Amino acid sequence: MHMQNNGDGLHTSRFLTRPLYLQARDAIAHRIATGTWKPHAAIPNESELAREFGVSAGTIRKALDLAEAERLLTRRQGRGTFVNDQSAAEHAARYTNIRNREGERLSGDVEVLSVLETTVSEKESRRLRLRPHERVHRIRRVRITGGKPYMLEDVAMPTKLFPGVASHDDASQQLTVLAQRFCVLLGRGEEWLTIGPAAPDVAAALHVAAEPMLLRLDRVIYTHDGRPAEWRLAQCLMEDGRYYRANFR
Amino acid sequence: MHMQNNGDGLHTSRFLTRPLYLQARDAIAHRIATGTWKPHAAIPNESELAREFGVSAGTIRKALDLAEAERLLTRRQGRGTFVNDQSAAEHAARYTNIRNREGERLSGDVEVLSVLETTVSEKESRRLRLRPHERVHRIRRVRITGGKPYMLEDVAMPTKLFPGVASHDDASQQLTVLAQRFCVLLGRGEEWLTIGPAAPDVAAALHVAAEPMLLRLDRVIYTHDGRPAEWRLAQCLMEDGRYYRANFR
DNA sequence: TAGTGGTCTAGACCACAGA
DNA sequence: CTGTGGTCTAGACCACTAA
Repeated sequence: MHMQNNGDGLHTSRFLTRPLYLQARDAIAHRIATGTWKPHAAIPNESELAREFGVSAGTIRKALDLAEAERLLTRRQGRGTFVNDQSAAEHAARYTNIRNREGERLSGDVEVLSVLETTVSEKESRRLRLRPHERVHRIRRVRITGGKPYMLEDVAMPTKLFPGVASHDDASQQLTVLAQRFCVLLGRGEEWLTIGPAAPDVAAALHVAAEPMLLRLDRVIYTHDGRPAEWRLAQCLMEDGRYYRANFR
Repeated sequence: MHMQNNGDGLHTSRFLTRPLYLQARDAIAHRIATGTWKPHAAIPNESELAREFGVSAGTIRKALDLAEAERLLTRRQGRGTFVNDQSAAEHAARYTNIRNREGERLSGDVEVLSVLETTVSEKESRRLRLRPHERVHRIRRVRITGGKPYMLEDVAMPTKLFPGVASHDDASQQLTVLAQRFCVLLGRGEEWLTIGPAAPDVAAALHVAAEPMLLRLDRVIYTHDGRPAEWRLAQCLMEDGRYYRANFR
């Protein structure tokens, strides 16, 4: 069985192949991203997938375990394997680290101040690894809790990945929601935190008279396959027992 | 082959057992913690371990992969499996998230201001899940970089886990170094960040005249098996392009 | 060339969920 | 009861490392 390429694109040969379980994981990710398998749906069981992909059940299992670790799937013994809904609260909140004293994420509204589709700034091109002529959606919005603004967000997303985030309604959405709509699977993120005084326009947007110290959050979220999907510079009032919570292992 | 208990403590039976690969991982972790297998040493190969534990090579592989993910081991194809040295820079720095503009961790010295072995305060007992009468080592120290203090740390560690962290020399050590010495394997950590003004004694310890805004880092590190091992309240000057870096997936 | 971990297979039985 | 994922086995061959 040297060199064959079955109907599902898994490349089997003795030499120079990416491991089959990685190829299977990629195929699974592709079906989820493109909506072949929809959120909440049960996917075929292990032996069916093994037969379809022409590999053993053990190999499919390794691919499924990996996909579960990457938050694409949820497996439940005795029930089946299900596609995660990235717009569901538990997954949508995965990049949100501001919490109250009790450890709960803040609930509230979003007010969109401006939406723009334009060529990248110098900083956007560095953070999003884009060429100078490439384009982004640039959004400014305020997050509000308990009737009071607490965080100003300046967001940039490559137009290439999200063609047509035109409306204010889109601009207020969580990234995970847009990503699911535009067939983008999200992966890891990275955030740089520091503190600094609010610039006058920031203080105004947050409805505070003085120019208080803010927590500044500079964050990039990457796609499942490692391309930058969003850069966000957030400036956050930290009064009222608010915390940024980080976990590590 | 119902109910047997081989010489290495792995409990094999048809009913009610923890999975063998978890039992094997625990046995491996125990040997590393207690120094049966020393840092940098190569451990026996898969088939030897499989024979010794009386399980298949696949089961041992799963245990080893898990232990590697938990940073206990490093596996290298063609060479072998090696015990991680938790006092080596790469592992010792894993809980250190303050960086400079270039993303490098800050290098510098530590000055120990006080060391005390005493009964827990109310806050210590909450964070470290200790009873009111239990005891801790309480350390205050300052971190210095480029000749200037930048972070004040108030550390508490259960005496139970670290019996005899007496000297100032011990008190200046990284937690990972002490943990290795006291046969404690470390696991996940959790940190709560906020901002606040420096109290007078804090400003004094950091050698600043005014009372600047600081980043406050409230961190608990747990052992590999989930017991709190250290509570640290740090207060950090964030000037000179310093950042707290968080990663998430 | 010998020995290691990495991938893959084909099969068994178990634990769990739901009809 | 049936079907699912979870665990475990015994074996094969591959890729890499070092002597």
